[in-house]
Amino acid sequence: MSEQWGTPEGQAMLRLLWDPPPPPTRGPKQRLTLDQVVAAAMEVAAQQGVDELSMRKVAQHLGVGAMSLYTYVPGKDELFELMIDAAYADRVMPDPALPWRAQVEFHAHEAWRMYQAHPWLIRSHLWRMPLGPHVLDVQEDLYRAVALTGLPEKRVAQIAGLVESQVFGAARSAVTDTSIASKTGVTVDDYWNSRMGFWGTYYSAERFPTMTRIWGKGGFDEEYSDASWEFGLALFLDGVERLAG
Amino acid sequence: MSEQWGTPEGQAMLRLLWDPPPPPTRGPKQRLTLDQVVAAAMEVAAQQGVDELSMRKVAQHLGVGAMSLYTYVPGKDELFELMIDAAYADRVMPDPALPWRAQVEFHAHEAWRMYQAHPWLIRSHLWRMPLGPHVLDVQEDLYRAVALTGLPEKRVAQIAGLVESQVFGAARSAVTDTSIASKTGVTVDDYWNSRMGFWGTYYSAERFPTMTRIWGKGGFDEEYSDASWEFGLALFLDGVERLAG
DNA sequence: CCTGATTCCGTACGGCGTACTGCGTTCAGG
DNA sequence: CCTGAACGCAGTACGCCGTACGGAATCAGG
Repeated sequence: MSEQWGTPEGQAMLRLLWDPPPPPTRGPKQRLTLDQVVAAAMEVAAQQGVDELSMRKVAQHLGVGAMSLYTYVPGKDELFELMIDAAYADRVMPDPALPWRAQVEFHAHEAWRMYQAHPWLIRSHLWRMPLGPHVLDVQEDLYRAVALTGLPEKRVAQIAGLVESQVFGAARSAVTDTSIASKTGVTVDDYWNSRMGFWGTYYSAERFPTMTRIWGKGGFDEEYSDASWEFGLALFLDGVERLAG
Repeated sequence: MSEQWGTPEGQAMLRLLWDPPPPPTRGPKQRLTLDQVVAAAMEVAAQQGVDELSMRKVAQHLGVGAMSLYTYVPGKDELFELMIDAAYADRVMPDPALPWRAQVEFHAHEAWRMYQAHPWLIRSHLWRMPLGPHVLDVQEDLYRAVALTGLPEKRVAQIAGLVESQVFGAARSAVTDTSIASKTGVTVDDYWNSRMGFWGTYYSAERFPTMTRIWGKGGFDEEYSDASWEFGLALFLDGVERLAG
């Protein structure tokens, strides 16, 4: 039975994600709710950066002792999974009457928006994705949109994964800089300034001719703006369109 | 002068990357070299995972006190930057006589290989890229290859960035699972088994019809194998080819 | 040989996640 | 209503982490 139902910890996590248990009747009333704990964690992550997220700080934010959080959540990893699913809850789904390409692009934009709103999600993708209801709803809808191409199932799964990958990759670049800046107080300009000696001392136009030329033409000015990943996605979807015929 | 030469810390980091200082004449001989320290850190990261990488463990690996490392390296972040540049040192460059597309694909495969060999590099992309010689040599060569298309400089920078993004995105998915497995001892199968209760309890084919269909056809069996990202890159490069005319 | 520079490293501080424990509250069963 | 079980809460503590500091050992130049 344990074999078909999974481990107790896995069970507990799924319950938390799908079916948060009502407060038990016995004992003192809970001062908080699970949602409050998750919301507080998201606030701390938003204000101080994911590296500064700690159980103690979340507890302090709630005016509660650190260990009290453990009555709501088994541990920090589990809390983080709940944060991820909560972030996906805000995702808006595309109008299913639109052509498939418009729907896929809509999903991509929503994902981009989500990463901007919750930069710590970038880190989350180095975890296994939680099997949360909101995460799965979004996945399902993206698969549905891609499946409208009529391509075989394996291709659909591949394409959906690649769309996610591309937005993630672009978001990573864009978000990393700003989140490092807000966290450490060192902006991109500060960083380059701090390493200014590089250009005079070690950089040579002979060793890096192409970069020098691109730099001269301003090619590095806005490498990872919206325009960039939209351009990449467009080329990719052109290819998909041709495949779908 | 400080303005045009950057901060002292930035200076020190650049020196370490480009021009490791010879051991000073005064004082006791150094027991280690900078390269040994970096190599030891890479070994620890390879064996125990990047989350388990700590100064104390690196020092222990070298049979040395923890604080001794700080005579070679200003801190952990700087050591990590050196690890990144060292990983890029292994990158092989494509034959510049090949057509541009073959060269770009070669770079993509090399990047993929590098991520497999050094999974902790995935984490590194949440830093700012270090201005190391090997990192820059690889970047330059990729830009050079893309520039062979004859496209305008801005496009070249965009395309090179997108190629990197795509390989990174694919590698992230592939590497995350295996590195989590080796680190925690929980394989992907274990993970799914631990959450097995999900399928009977919360999953419903009505709520997730597309995923159910794809699953039934085996569409999730090898979502992120080499074949998948090569397929995505191919579609993207088809588009670039058409642009380049 | 002496001196000053430099390496090495023990100790310590403040942070982390969380196991354990004891206390006080609350409600169900009598 | 009374009481004991169940439970929320939080203080303390343990073993990690990065690293600041200072003392001891070691060496080259004078």
